Amino acid sequence: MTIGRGDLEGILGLRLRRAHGAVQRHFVEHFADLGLTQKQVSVLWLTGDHPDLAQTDLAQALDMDRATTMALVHGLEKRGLVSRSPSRTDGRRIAFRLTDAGETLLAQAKAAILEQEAWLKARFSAAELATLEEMLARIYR
Amino acid sequence: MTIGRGDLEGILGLRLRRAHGAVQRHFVEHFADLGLTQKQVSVLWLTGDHPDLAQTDLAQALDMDRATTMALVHGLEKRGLVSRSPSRTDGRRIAFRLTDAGETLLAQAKAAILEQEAWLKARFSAAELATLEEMLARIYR
DNA sequence: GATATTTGTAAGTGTTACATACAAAATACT
DNA sequence: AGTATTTTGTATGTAACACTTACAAATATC
Repeated sequence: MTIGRGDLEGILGLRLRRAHGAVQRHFVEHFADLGLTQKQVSVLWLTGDHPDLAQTDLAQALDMDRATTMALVHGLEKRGLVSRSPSRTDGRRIAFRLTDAGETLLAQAKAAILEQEAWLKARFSAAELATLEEMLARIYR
Repeated sequence: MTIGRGDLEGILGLRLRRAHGAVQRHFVEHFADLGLTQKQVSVLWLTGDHPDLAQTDLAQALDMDRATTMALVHGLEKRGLVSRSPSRTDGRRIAFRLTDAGETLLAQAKAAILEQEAWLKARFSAAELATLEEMLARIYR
């Protein structure tokens, strides 16, 4: 039995969720051997670009809760990809840095992300892509 | 410390995830009293539109796993929103229907969804909306 | 009638996400 | 200087969602 989706077709939120799900699924299927999720890659990526980042910075940059952020970072630390050391200027902060292993894995992860981006963006012309990106930003900004 | 997102800005997958997250958050914040998630509403909606739907149909229509689907349906059944009864023509299938309570709640849920859609779509002109919807469909279809 | 497929069930795992409460450090204020 | 507030990190608990795997029952296929 094949069913249509009726009014549900017009629900933009659902389309967004399905598109997001499709991308998520593609990543899991194709890059499982990395042992990283998209979120984890984002954290590594930002940490690599901005050494001495702390909890709150990451949370803000990725639109996440502080608690959620820590769960991610702890996982990465436990795997030896990220190291943490207290800031000298602010005793409350604990700055994150990539370990050598983290750097190495990040390089692979970036390659994986770029591959996925190629897969994803192949559907669109350059002009369409610019439009889409701008429209998506309107939603979360 | 405010940080930029560097190369991460160009990652379409991330934009998609953040847009999805923003919509998700808005729903949770504004319609918590409903006691339903967006996914649950989707299930109710489809069940209302297509009585005698079964597990596999739902899973396919919403791009979900069979197991995931059942977790959702079981939750709704436990709350008395959905009833299930074995199909007469195929002893394996168990068809879903909305209960009266389910119908009532679905009506409210639809209203909530439409409110959210208005909030979401206010960012776009009609032409932009059509473009965006079509582009999103390209991703998951 | 034997075999394969479809459907539903059950149990377990993992990721993401949030709320909440607490302690320590820094900052603001008086 | 001393108190109050804010910021930061930590710990715990809850929840939604998604997947895997294994199993049983009904149906379909040969």
